[in-house]
Amino acid sequence: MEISSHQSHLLEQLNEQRRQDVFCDCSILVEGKVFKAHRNVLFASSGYFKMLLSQNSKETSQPTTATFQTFSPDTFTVILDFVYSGKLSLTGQNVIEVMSAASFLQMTDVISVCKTFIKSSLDISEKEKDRYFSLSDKDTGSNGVERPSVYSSSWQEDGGSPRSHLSPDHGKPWNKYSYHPASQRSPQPPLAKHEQRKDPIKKTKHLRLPQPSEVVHFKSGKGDARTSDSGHHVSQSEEQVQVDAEVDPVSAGYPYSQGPEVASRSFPDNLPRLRFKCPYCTHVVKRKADLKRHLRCHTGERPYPCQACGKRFSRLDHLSSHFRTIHQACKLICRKCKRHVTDLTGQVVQEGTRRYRLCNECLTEVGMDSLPADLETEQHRVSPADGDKDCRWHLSEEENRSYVEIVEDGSADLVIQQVDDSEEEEEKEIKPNIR
DNA sequence: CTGGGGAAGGGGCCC
DNA sequence: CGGGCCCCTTCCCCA
Repeated sequence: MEISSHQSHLLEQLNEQRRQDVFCDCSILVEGKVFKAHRNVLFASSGYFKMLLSQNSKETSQPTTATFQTFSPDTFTVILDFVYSGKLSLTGQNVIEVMSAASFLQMTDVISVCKTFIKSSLDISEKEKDRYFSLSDKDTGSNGVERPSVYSSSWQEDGGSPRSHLSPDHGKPWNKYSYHPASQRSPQPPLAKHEQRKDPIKKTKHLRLPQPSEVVHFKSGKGDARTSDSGHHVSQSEEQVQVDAEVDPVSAGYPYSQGPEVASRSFPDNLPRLRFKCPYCTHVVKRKADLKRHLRCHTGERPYPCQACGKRFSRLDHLSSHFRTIHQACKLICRKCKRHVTDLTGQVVQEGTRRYRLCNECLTEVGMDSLPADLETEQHRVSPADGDKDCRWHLSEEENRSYVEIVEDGSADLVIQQVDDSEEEEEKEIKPNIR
């Protein structure tokens, strides 16, 4: 006969003991903050602690101290709360770092939940895509506050991986930018670079992580022993195994994968600087911001639209570079003969939304011996530096048209498109560039 | 078919 | 932490 409440009751008791510092025989120091815990609980929950405490098991009479500088105290609080309650409080803000910490601590269940969380977010963004296009700007940005999503998830009986069911607020957009008519979106986060390049707009996916207010509690099933022994899953799906392998510190070449050093009865505190690991690949970066930037290559998020041609970029510096190269003709090189040109020896030519320079000789060859002098001044006036985030620097429709008309008058060989495709694209796609 | 050039895009890192 | 620069690789277009 089995009493179903026993395991949860036991866990609650352990958690209570932890809170009251009763029988705690392990101190974990995370960036100066001390967490008390029980060795046996940590041993059962984390492959990292299991390995560490195994090597340290001979001296059980002394309290163990662990020191971490690879994640924040808040992150470890989430981890530890999960260990003692089975509930994982994930938000869009912390999911990456929690996943990174779980990877470090070799807690595959937490990794799985984080992965599901991210994937669910991706699914939500897919479903919200069409709805988003029907929303007015007033609807999308009126209050800026999104109601929390209600997630509930339970472990699959046969798989051990969490399955989330969500009932998000369908009346709200998941994001205010970067939605594309991407009917070909793939459910798999990592995008092949080749695919992105072929048709960036169509291939782009969007990962929308819930906002901080959307605290999501993933709760493992009561009585599920897998939670406490995450390293022995045998029925994970193929995909799950792959993801776990990717984030497994050992198999993925994680910088801390050399195994914990247990000298002086202490956890390693001389950890390398590389702290943030991509949940989708083996890439590790030093800075959170770099990880955030890197993640865009997986999510396909392109928050920076070129206001001149509508092309979208994942990075502002790429947008700036694109704008300078394509629309500002900043390169002082004649496009035809490749010679260096200056304002005296050449002119800026506009072709559609593109601009480039031609030397005077080449200008004569193509029949453009005179060009409007105000092109240069306009070029300097319209600059990303004027406020690219707000997209104030973009060429307005009137400006574009005037340039086109002027250039058309001066050239017979250069076919200048009267209307560039950015007009349609801007209407359909370009949303306020909110970050 | 192939090689070169241009543009895009990713990573490292400085400010 | 964002912005921006530099360097490098990859991809695409075109001769």
